[in-house]
This record gives sequence, structure tokens and C-alpha cells, in this order.
Amino acid sequence: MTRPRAARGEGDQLREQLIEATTALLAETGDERAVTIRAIVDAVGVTPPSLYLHFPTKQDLVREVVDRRFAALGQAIGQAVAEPAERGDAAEALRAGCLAYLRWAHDDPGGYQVLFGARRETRSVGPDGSSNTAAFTSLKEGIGFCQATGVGRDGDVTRMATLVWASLHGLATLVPTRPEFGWPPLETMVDELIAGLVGIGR
Amino acid sequence: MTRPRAARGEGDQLREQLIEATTALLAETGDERAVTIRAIVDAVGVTPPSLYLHFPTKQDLVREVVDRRFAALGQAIGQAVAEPAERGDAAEALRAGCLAYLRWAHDDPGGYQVLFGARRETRSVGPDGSSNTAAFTSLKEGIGFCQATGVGRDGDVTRMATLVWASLHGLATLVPTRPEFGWPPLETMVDELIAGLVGIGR
DNA sequence: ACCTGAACACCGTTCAAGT
DNA sequence: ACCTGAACACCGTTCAAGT
Repeated sequence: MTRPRAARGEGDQLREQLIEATTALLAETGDERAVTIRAIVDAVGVTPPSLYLHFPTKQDLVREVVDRRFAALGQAIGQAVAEPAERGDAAEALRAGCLAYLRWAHDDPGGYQVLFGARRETRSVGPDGSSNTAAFTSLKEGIGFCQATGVGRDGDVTRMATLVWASLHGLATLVPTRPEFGWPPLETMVDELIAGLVGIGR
Repeated sequence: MTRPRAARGEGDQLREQLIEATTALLAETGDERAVTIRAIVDAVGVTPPSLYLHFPTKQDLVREVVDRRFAALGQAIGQAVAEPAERGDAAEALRAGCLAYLRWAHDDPGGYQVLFGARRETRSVGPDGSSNTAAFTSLKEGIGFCQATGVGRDGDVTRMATLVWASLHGLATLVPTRPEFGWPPLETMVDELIAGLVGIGR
């Protein structure tokens, strides 16, 4: 994009440009194979070795991009949950959080499973402290909130959250990859999931 | 493996050897990046161009391997379902089928999500007629069988099957990739899933 | 008819060198 | 201090040639 590019004293804004270019490339193509080092540096207007001044390996660049997108997911869920949670509607908070998760996967231009695949390759270093487990934590809170306010059936919160999480994850990977399958509306699926697994609304 | 290898009039058994070598390589490494053309042909004791006598592209080889593994999954489910179905135990048949699906993903040396990832790259040609949708069909039958014999709650069979399928798929991809997560036993999760989503056994 | 040697255009990564 | 040119060992794939 910014083809003619020359730098001098400016610090590490190249690092930020590389992250942006990688994010954009993933969003435009939706294909991890298209995210090649030469494509990334071409977009910024720089040569391959420059990338290694800022990232020890391609995986670390991708990891950073993926981490940021998962952080955005966490924010989206938090935002959706906030309003109903504040007025004490536990059922609606849970519903809204689950829906935000699915909508994010559905609308994500980079592709939820592309990110997930990248995260898989990337997982060797350290425990999985990604915002995806943050989503799991907020899911447990949501279910606990429901039980505390008397909506939903009693039961092991972690157990329930595990099944809801797995179901949401399954839908998040399947829905975007198989648009030709006759999926019910996301709202309907979320309602039936939390009705069956958490016992909310019948 | 079979390093010294010379052929003459024998037809297309090289094709079969290439498929076997690819399957073995996937099973041993569990890493799709390790499945390289040179590694495959080395295992058979042949040079890269020979592969293209039998497969137009690497994707077609992988597709064949993946198709066979999904067919094996279909067989495993059919086998698990057969006995309870014959004695008319619809609930147990459904339970056994779901469990077989999860066990297969859990025990699969090639890695369920590696296969699933490969299938994703491979999906461009034709409709998705894989045995994975065959598994979905048999899931619908299982739920329909339950309703016909009076176990489980009434409701749209396809809708129910969709949610169970998504849940199983989510578990199938998550459980093997996160062994450190404290998963409940597969039996427990299947029981709670079909209890909540199909209304069987409470 | 079946297989190989050598090459193609790519890839991620490194190293010496330029300013 | 920041960036480049040129090369490394790989990759999937092709093409002419050998028996």
C-alpha cells in the first residue's frame, strides 16, 4: 500500500504497520496461506529481513494479531453483557453474551477458525492465557448469576459452562464454513442451547 | 520404509502405497506440516514426480486419505448404534452413536481437527458429500427413533440434531487440543448433552 | 508404461553489508 | 539505529528424458 516508504529516526512504528498489514491481509483474503511474509512486507513497502527486526518469527507476528482479535472478542462480549447485567437481568445477560460470541465468529472477516487454527500452531509457548478462556470465565459468571437470581436450573456451573462453550465453539466454526447448510437464526440456536443446557426460559 | 523399490508391470499399487504412507505420516506426527510430498515419497522409496502419475495434486491425495478416515468414522458410529437399535433401545442407540463420535475424535491418531482442517482446504470441488454429513443424517435418525418410541421431548428433529452435532463437533475439536483443561468424562458430557438438548433421561 | 534428474517459482529465515 | 541484497534450505509442481 504505502509503497514509497523511507524511515529514519522514527522508532518502532514499523512494528505496528506490520501488524496492521497482517490483520488486513487476513481480513481481505480469509486465507491463512495468503498471509505470507513477502505479502506482508510488500504491503508495508519494506523487505523481508526488516520484519525480523521486530518479530523473532512469523508465528510471533501472527500470535500478536490473533491475541488482539481475541481481545476484541472479549470486549464485544463484555459490551453485550453490560447493560442487561446492570439492570439485573441474568438470563438476558447470558443470552446476549452467547449471541455476541456467535455474531463475532459469524461476522469476523479474518475468519474465526483461521484465528483458531493460527492459535493452535501458536500454542506451544506458555499456558493458554488467551481471551478465549476469558470468554469462558465470563460464561461461568453469567451462569452463576442466573443461578443466584433463581433463573435456570441448579447444577455444576463449570460443567454447564463447558458444554455451552463447546456448543458455541462448534457453531462458531461450522456456521461460517458451511453457509449452504440451512442454519436456524443465531438467536434461535442460542435460545435453545441455554434453554436445554442451563434450563433458562422453559 | 520400503526403500529399495522397483516396479515394472504392476499396475497402480503405488497409488495405494502413497495413501498408506500419507495416513501413517499423519498418524505418527499429528502435524499437517510434516506431511510433505518429499516425506511421503521418501517413505515409499520413490521420487516426487511419481506421485503426480497417480494424483493430479497433493490436495487430491490428502482428500482421499481424509475421505477414508471419515468413512471409518461413519462405520464406527454405525457399529456402536447397531446393537442397541436392534433391540429397540432408542435412547441407548443415540447415546452410543454420540459417544462413538467423540471417542473417535479423541483417539484418532491423525487428529480430528487436522482432518477437519484438511477437509476445509479441500472443500472447493462439489458439494460436501463427506461421511461427516452421513454422521449428521444418522444423528437425525437416532433422534427421530427416540421420538417415535416415546423417549425424549418432541420438537423439530433437524433443529435438535443441528445443536447436538455442533456440540459434539465443538467437543471433538476442543478436547484433543486442550488436554490440560479439566474435561469431565466423555460419557458424562454426552449424557448431559442429550439430556438437555433432546430431553432424554431427565 | 512407469519412473527419475533437474529445474521452476515459491516459502521462511539469515547474514553480510550499506547509510 | 534501521534497512537492503543476496543467499540458504526448503516447498509443490513440471518437463524432458531414461528404461
